[in-house]
Amino acid sequence: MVKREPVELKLREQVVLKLRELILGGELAAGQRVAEIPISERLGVSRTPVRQALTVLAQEGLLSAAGKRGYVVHAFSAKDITDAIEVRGILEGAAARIATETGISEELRQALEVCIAEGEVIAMKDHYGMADDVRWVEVNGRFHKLIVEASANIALISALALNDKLPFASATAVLGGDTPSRIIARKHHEVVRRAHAEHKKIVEALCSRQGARVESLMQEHARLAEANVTLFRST
Amino acid sequence: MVKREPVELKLREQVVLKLRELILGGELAAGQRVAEIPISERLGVSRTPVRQALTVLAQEGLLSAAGKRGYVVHAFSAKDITDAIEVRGILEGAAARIATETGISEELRQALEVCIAEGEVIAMKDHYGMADDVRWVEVNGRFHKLIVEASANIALISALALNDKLPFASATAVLGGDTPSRIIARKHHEVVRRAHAEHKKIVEALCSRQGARVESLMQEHARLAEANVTLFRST
DNA sequence: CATCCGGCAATTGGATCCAATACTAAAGAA
DNA sequence: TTCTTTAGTATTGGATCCAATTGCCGGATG
Repeated sequence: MVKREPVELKLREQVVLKLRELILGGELAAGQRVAEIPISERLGVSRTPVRQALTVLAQEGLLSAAGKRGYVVHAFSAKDITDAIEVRGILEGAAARIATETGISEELRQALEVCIAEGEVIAMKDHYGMADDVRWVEVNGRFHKLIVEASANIALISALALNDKLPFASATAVLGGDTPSRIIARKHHEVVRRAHAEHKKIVEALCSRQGARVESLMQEHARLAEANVTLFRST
Repeated sequence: MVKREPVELKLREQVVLKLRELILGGELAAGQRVAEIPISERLGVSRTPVRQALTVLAQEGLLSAAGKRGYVVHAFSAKDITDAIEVRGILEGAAARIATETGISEELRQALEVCIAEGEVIAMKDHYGMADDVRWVEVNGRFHKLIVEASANIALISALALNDKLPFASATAVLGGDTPSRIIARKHHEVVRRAHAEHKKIVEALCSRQGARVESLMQEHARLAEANVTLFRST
């Protein structure tokens, strides 16, 4: 083990992060047994932080208890994924509605406009590449985060945080960006354009205090993630 | 430490349960520092399961990180509580709507009718006592659980499970039942009667596949919990 | 040949140990 | 008197250790 210089993150949190990565990246396949010792050896830490990480991931639902002994990587069905997406729509829709009801601050409005402007640039590109993809994920994530936090409802925010830990349900869920062929990129750009168009409508509804409208727009917007999933699955 | 005979629950889970009890029961006051050693001594276990329990409770939101060092009992504001109740309404409303859309099975309908019948008995009592309270809490919990699980949406179910860990947000949240004076009991009976009346409408809407109606009924129904909270607070 | 029993190995869970870090309090200087 | 520095202490977090349970494999027996 390396000498411990002032570490920012607790070791167990690093392990949680790393394991999430491994699971979502498919390196730990669904259904596969997850034992403490192999993981601890693989990551070069002792079993203690691994054990703690496993309980955290189990709470998040990424792992499930395998009988009395240890965990397995949770196998998510297609229904699980669409369910999670639906829930995200419900929660983000509610967040947007609540935000309109309490009122949109001027700072928030401006921050949203910035997202729109930056999204516009990406959406209108002639050539859509990797870098644009990364940029879009960032802008999109910021946009959603702004709205969710504008609800100022902690229970809502944490419910969404939990939901986002499930695979593919997150607004920022990326396609496995390993080998994005030209065709995939084009399709993806198309999804981005649609998402951006919806973002514009959402901001418009938000700022004109159309609570019911923004709620249903947001719910519908979540369903775009399903397009992402099928796009990914079909490769 | 007691000799370990075949224990059902892992020690860390027992600690989680016990700590939740202590926190919700107010024995660990909001804002109070929670250190590992005092807890482990109090419960007669080593620090290891306590540490794990603390991370679990922190994830649930009952504890919050105190700077770099340890945790404190999270202080919930009145707004936090109404927020959590609102979120519960949103989620349970969605669950009920989804359940109507997918269709109510005959078994489910019957199980709901049983809840209604048992609730009717309690609601119509001339004299409402402790035992009725306990009974109502059980019936009410069963009713809500049936509906939520009828949605068959895991993401929704787990979002609600998280929400229910927050104080007072749960459908089964009881008033601190220590010394329920006669007046409190009467007021409480009134709340129960209203809740029961709403249950009946909810079942009616569910069974006649009125999705939108059942959703808004359920949302409104959640707000009854606020009455409970104010009732409790005013004592 | 199938089944049941016993022992062995793998693995988990808790306790203890140790190092490192953050808080505290006391003492000294401005 | 107050601010700063420093030494001591409390407490956390990770590693290691140990006990106990489980699952498995092989052999014995009906």
